[in-house]
Amino acid sequence: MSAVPGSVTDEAMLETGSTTDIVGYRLRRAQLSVFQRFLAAFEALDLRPAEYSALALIGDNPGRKQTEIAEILGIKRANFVALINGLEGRGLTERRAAREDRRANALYLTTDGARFLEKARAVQDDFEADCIARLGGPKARDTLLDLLGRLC
Amino acid sequence: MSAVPGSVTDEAMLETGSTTDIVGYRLRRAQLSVFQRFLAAFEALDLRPAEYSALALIGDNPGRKQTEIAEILGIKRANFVALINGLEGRGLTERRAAREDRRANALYLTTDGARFLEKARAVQDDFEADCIARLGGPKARDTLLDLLGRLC
DNA sequence: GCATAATGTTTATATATCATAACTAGTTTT
DNA sequence: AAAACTAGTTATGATATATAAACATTATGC
Repeated sequence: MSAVPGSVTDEAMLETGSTTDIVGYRLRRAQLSVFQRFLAAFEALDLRPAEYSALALIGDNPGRKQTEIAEILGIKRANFVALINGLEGRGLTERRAAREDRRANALYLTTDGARFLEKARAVQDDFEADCIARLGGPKARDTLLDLLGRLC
Repeated sequence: MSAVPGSVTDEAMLETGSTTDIVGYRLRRAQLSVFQRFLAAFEALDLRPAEYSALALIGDNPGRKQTEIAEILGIKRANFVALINGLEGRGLTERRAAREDRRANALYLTTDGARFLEKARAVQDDFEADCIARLGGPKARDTLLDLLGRLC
């Protein structure tokens, strides 16, 4: 496993184990790698990860307040404004005044937004299938989700 | 598992599964959570994750070129300059002209840097132990590292 | 040997992400 | 009704990441 001192290939290999075999480092590298592939997969739809998750969450929970959606996604409500402005500007979501609280915006998908989300979900399903294949099967994926959940 | 339609608690719970039970999302949340705890653990040492990994890698591989260290860490050379400037400014690392290539900077820890790295490694060991405890044991940690490695 | 290409480092710049504070408007508490 | 609180917004700063161009040095093709 370890490099033989003075071996011919010494020059080429670095001792990386103690630096890279730790949870934080590997988590960061894996997340960057997966997000990069996500971006590529969603390039045609021009959708970022956070935008996809916002759309999907609104689709499953129409009429929820901005702050509720933002909080679930771990996005500060201040930063969520620009995200929703973007989706609304593309005609995918709309803000309606909440009946019970005139300060609040209830979020809904537009008809276009619902259609768009269907396409996005199809892309995401393909993407997830690719992740599962890399991991070695659906069971490995479940294990990963479980372990990741414990870290939060 | 699923919310009972019309149940009294409906108002409080959102349908999140299809959005959050996917690899990319959980990976992002876990990474943010772990990095936040890392930052807290290293606050006393005033060290960021990327700085720690750079220090540790230089410690294990003294004399390597900037570009080599940066590439292993997945940091663009251009962005690595400021990081090393910071460490050098604190007297932890130094650039020496590489013998075989006068363009290159060979990176070394200073005496202070080596001492500092020892302290940082101790903090990191504690931090990793905390991660392992959250995950449920060393075996779970190994599984996680393996699965994360497959995603890159 | 010399022109050209490639490499190592640096600077400058643009964009995305994330956090905080302060403001407006509406709601709740007392 | 005054005070405290909440939902959304705006503004702003810090950090991260990517790219392009500049400069010095080294390697390569002829």
